Amino acid sequence: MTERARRAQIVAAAIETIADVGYPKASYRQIAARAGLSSSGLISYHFQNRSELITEVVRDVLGRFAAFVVERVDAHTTVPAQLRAFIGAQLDFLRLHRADMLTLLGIQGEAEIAASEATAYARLVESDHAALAELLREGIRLGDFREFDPEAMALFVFALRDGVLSRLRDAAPAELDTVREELTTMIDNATRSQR
Amino acid sequence: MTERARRAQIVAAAIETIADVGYPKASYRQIAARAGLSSSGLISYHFQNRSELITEVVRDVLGRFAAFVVERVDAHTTVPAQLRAFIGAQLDFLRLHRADMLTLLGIQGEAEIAASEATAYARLVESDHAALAELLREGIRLGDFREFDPEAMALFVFALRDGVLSRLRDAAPAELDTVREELTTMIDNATRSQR
Amino acid sequence: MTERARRAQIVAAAIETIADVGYPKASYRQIAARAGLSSSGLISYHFQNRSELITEVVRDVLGRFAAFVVERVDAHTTVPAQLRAFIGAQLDFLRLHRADMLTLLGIQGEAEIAASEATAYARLVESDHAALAELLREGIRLGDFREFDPEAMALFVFALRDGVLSRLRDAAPAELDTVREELTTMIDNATRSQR
Amino acid sequence: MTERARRAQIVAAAIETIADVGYPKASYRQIAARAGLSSSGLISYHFQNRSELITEVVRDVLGRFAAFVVERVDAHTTVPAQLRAFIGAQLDFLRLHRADMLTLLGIQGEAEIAASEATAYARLVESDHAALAELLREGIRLGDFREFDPEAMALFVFALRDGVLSRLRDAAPAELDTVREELTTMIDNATRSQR
DNA sequence: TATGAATGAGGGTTCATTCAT
DNA sequence: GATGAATGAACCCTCATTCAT
Repeated sequence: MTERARRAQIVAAAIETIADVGYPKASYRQIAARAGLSSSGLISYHFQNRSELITEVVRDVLGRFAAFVVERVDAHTTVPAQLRAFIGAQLDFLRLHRADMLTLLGIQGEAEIAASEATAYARLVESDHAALAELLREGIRLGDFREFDPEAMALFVFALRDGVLSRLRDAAPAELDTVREELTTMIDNATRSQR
Repeated sequence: MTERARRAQIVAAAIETIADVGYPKASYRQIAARAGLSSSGLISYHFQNRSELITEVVRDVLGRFAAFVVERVDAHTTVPAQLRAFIGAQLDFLRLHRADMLTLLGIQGEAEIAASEATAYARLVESDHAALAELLREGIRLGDFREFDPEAMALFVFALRDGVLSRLRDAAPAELDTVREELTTMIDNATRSQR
Repeated sequence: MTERARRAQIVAAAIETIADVGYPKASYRQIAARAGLSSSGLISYHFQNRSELITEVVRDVLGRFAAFVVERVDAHTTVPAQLRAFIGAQLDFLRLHRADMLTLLGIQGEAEIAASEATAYARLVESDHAALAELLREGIRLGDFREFDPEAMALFVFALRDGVLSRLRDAAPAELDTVREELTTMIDNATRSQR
Repeated sequence: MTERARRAQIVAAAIETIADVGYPKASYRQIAARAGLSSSGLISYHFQNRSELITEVVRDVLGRFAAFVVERVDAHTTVPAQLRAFIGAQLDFLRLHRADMLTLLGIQGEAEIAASEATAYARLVESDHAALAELLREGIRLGDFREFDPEAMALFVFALRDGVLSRLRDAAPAELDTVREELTTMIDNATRSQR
């Protein structure tokens, strides 16, 4: 088995495990069992330490997440529509990739990640943030949005996403639909220019 | 040293520890060291088990938090002003009681806590949510707010709070001020009636 | 409260505790709670260490046990009748003083006791043994019993008692009656002279 | 070192330890030290928990014990001879496998073991009892034994065995021989038909 | 005498990681 | 690359005992 395939297999098993039993209980033993590995030592063989594995997990999940969102956003041309698509995509991702989402929420804010500012997580978060701020700035420039601080608003949008997802962890699809609608309207009101 | 004083001391040390190294790494040993105790066994002597200690920590922090917010909110009479005070108080609390806030964020959503549905934390979160939803409902009735789903909006406000605080964990006071301003405006726009 | 009374109270609580939860789980804390003491430290104050407490427990229980048996035996005059009374008394004691008996069985053979040959337990056991052997020797001399080794037979009688009691720990009164009958006959047969 | 060999080594060390210091004091640390292991964690690595280790210890000892007794009994054809062989085998086993025997006596009746009704120990004790009762019943039917309650007599035989072994824990070989002789005669007298 | 907080050793167990094969 | 036994630190917790009050 190739190194790359093995790593991918372990990362996938780690995601399943964290989603299932939570971050603190996702031990190497559990991950190895779920991956069908003969020994947890194999994980140590392929990853320098736990931190590297978790970083890889985050990179993997965030990659899928970002791709999903970008595809949705790029399907629209006006800035407000793109923002709406951005919001909606977050909630749809939760519905379609629940394990990914639970893993992300489970890891979020854990010391191992937050400690090192240079982690994939921090970098990805920041580039996401920058991209959204840029989009908002564009909307303001075009007169679609009112004059707000794009950095702060980007922060709010992500905060809303995280907070909502965190609280809707176990929500039924129907509830997700209601929230999706209300959230879109809410951000619309918060951002649109006051003619 | 009296039982009550010792418990308070341990709770305080636990808060510092969780704020500093995160919930999963806040072991008895670390807490005992920070409190200057001779042995981690002393913690077990004063608390039946880890769960009781954490519950106490949450009760303590949340008590201060709630008192702080309630005082700010009660200083106003109109609903929109109260909502604005509510939002502002969250960010001010972070500035003034950073360790408390970090501890709350660090514990939030941990399985051990969430498992017990009767924990102080879950109950307070629920009652907070209900109280805010009621406030919003009142604002809608009085015509101060537009017609939105108060449950969903309450969710958004808390989500914003959690998300913003989580991302501003290490923010400088100046940044907090900007965000405070922008956030207030943003929620104003999102809620006010469009006459 | 007088020293003597306090010790007696603690010993009584220890007996109850051991009978209830077993020797290994009978901690000072449990015993103190059952005695209504404010602190387990009080036990340490009145007894030099655990070993002394347990020794006292054994002495106390064995004292009652011996008195009970002696009274029954002394009510008879012929040796075979005395032996029968001796046997019967053991089983009756189990029925009437279950906690005492369970405590004795629970402690029996624990290292703390067996280690020191000079304990009350060992001495009491030995004097009991000597007394029974003497009785048997008398029976042989009088021609009531066949010619057996009185030391060995005394050993068997005690062994039977211990083993039977140990296995009848949870037996119903009815079963105790049957066993009592059979056991008396059995020892009759084993000891009586073959005319 | 292979898993199986390591487990066997640990079981052997546990037997030695229990025989030496008694069941309650036979900690992982002690066992590990006696086995020459680098850490008590290794025991946890090979056994799921203490219960599994003790179960294995009992299975191991009881296996040797049963094999030894059965071989002796099967060498005879008449029922009284088999009964005699059964009794004698117990005492010989003590002489030849002192640690095994002490371990068995030390564990016997411990709550942790008795709690699980499905333990090897409980099952073997039960089946042993049934087997002996059956043998006695056969002896009565053939007229070798007098008319007694076979269940009760089986109880007595086992009680005698346990009690005698318990009291002869530290006996010299010579004493064992005397007791062996006397015990055989005693049970002969207690069981044989009075023609 | 009595209290109850404190001590510190030790309990079984889990863990990420190492390493000989 | 893969295996799986081994390591040793750390986990929470219980215990008998001590000691200032």
